[in-house]
Amino acid sequence: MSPRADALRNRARVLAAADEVFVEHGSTASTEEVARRAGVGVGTVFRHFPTKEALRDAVYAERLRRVGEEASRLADNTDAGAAFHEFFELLAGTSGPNQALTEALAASATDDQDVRGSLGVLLDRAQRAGAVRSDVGVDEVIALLIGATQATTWTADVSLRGRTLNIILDGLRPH
Amino acid sequence: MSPRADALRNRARVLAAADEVFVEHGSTASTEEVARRAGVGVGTVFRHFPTKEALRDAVYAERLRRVGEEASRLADNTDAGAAFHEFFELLAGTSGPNQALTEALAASATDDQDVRGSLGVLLDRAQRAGAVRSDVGVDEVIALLIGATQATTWTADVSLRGRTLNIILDGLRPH
Amino acid sequence: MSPRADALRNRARVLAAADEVFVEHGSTASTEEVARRAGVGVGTVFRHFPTKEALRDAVYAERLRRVGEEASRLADNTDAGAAFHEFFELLAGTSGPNQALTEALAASATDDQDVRGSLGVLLDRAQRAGAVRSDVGVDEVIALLIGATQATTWTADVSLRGRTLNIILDGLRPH
Amino acid sequence: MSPRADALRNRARVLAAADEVFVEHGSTASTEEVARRAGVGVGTVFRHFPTKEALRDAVYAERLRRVGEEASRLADNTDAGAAFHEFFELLAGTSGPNQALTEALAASATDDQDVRGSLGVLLDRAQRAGAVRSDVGVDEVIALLIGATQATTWTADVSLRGRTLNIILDGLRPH
DNA sequence: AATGAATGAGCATTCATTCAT
DNA sequence: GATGAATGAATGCTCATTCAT
Repeated sequence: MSPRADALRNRARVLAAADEVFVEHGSTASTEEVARRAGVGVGTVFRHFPTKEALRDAVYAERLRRVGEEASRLADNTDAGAAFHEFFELLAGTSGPNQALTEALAASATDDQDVRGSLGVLLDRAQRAGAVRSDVGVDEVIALLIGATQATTWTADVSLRGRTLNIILDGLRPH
Repeated sequence: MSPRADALRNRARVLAAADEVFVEHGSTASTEEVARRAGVGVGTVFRHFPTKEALRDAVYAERLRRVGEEASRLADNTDAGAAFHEFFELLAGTSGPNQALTEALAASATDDQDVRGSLGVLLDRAQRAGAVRSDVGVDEVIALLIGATQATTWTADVSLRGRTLNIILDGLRPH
Repeated sequence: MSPRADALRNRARVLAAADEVFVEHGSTASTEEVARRAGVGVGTVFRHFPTKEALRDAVYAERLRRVGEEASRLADNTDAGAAFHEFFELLAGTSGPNQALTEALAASATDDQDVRGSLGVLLDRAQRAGAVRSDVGVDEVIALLIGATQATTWTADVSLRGRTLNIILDGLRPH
Repeated sequence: MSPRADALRNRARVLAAADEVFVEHGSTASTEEVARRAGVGVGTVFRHFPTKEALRDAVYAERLRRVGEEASRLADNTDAGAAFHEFFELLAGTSGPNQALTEALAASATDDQDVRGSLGVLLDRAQRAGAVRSDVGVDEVIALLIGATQATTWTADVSLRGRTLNIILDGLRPH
């Protein structure tokens, strides 16, 4: 394995560790903690991400990549409406790690054309299938994903989370 | 002016300054900054609020009080549906300071019976007037207010904010 | 009661409170705490004792006065040797409040002629009675009182305290 | 020099600086002051000793180590009685730095088996040689060392210190 | 490239002291 | 005189960032 490969592997380990740590303690967690989790020294973290902000951005970018991946994966589903709903539930649903994906949307989605593209396809197909009202665009969907995530994060009551999410999904249905 | 009055005035100034500073920099803003904004020494801030957490709680409690006030004020409106919608727009709407009110809901609404009461009245009247579906309770409304606030905070585009909010309100209408 | 009398009463209350608080928490205890215990405002404490140091000094002076009082009281005892030993046990013995008296000796005894006088009488009589070696003076006794107090403060084991004290008293006996 | 060696050297410098500063200003001296004296940043002090208490403990432990060292060194002396007396004079004697050793005894001697061991040997040999009465144990000796140190610390008069110390040593002699 | 020790600005909090009432 | 609110310097501790090895 070339040294370059080692460095890449380290970068990935740091990124993964940061993602975990940020999910658990928020992005105010110390860089030391991230380094410890990654099994590297702080210096290594800073070599790959020269700033705490750069690390945070990279984590968000990676999460965004996964959001796009999920969207693409679901786009193959035959039932376009179900795919759209599943996507919503996946991101805004009950489990912490997935909710973290939405944080990435809030932080930088507007600029990321890949994600906008994947989401656009999912939305477009759902609209053509008559499962989603036709007067909404990708931006509204992103805003609602963010909102739904926060709304469901607020409470520990899982059934309340489900009911809240359904209200938002109802709002997205054609009248 | 008795010392008591002076002290109360100072307490209020600190609280107001903290509210402002927290809106601008989040509640991690330094106590020094709050003191500076209030035009007092740090010691004074700590005399009135012995802990950073106590200050944060007090700011939220005050915001919550204002939320309750708004709800009560709107409860007098003859058009119960309009009152409910106006409340939603007020808290989740476009202006920063009002959005801060929702933060208070997210932080502590569950425990505050006054706010739950005022909100309950507003919701109940809107439901009786047929403006809001009958299968939602105060908790769903709070969750949605939080969600709507975050959804609209995300973007600077005011018209997008309006459209997003309307989708949520549509979800709350009787089918 | 004249205002002067009120002020004197307050001074005494503050002094008593400071003594108690210093015994319990050491003289690093806050002035606020002393004021609270005395049932007065901080301002009153500072009016009577313009400095923390002044308060500490006053507490020590008062303790010294009590040391002198004890010495005088014991000087009446017919058995001069017993009186001397009792004095030693009183100051260096097991109970906290009495040990605090010795702190005052450590802080300022050299200068206080009253205490030196009372102690001198006690010592002199014990020496004449053949209970204490004749080659020691007041200074040695003070130094040993301080030492004995610290030696016995160190341990919680009461019987050990007693044995340690006896060794010192043995050292003071004529050979 | 490996980083490890540098770090160790720094740890030692901090420890030495803390010892000095604590001798001069007591262990309430600020960590800043210790850092300044050591010629390092505060962060470095806290890296090596994560808490003020940890630093104090480390200083005491180091002093205790030196106490044990002295005891061991003196144990080789042929005249066991002289060795014991020399030890007493060393710890409770006239020079400040040595008196600081006793502070360590007061703070933690009970738990440190090494020191108790070395002291025990010294004491035992002195007792077998008939220089120290047989009814005292290590605890009494420690208590008396503490007492003697305080007794001699109290005064600046060196000859008085010597006389006071001798009285205590007389008390330790077989009757 | 990786390491982790060093740095020092920054933060929450305490407390002696002052002063308006 | 008495009160206690206000002040701000000082303290212990954290953490992003740098750099010698």
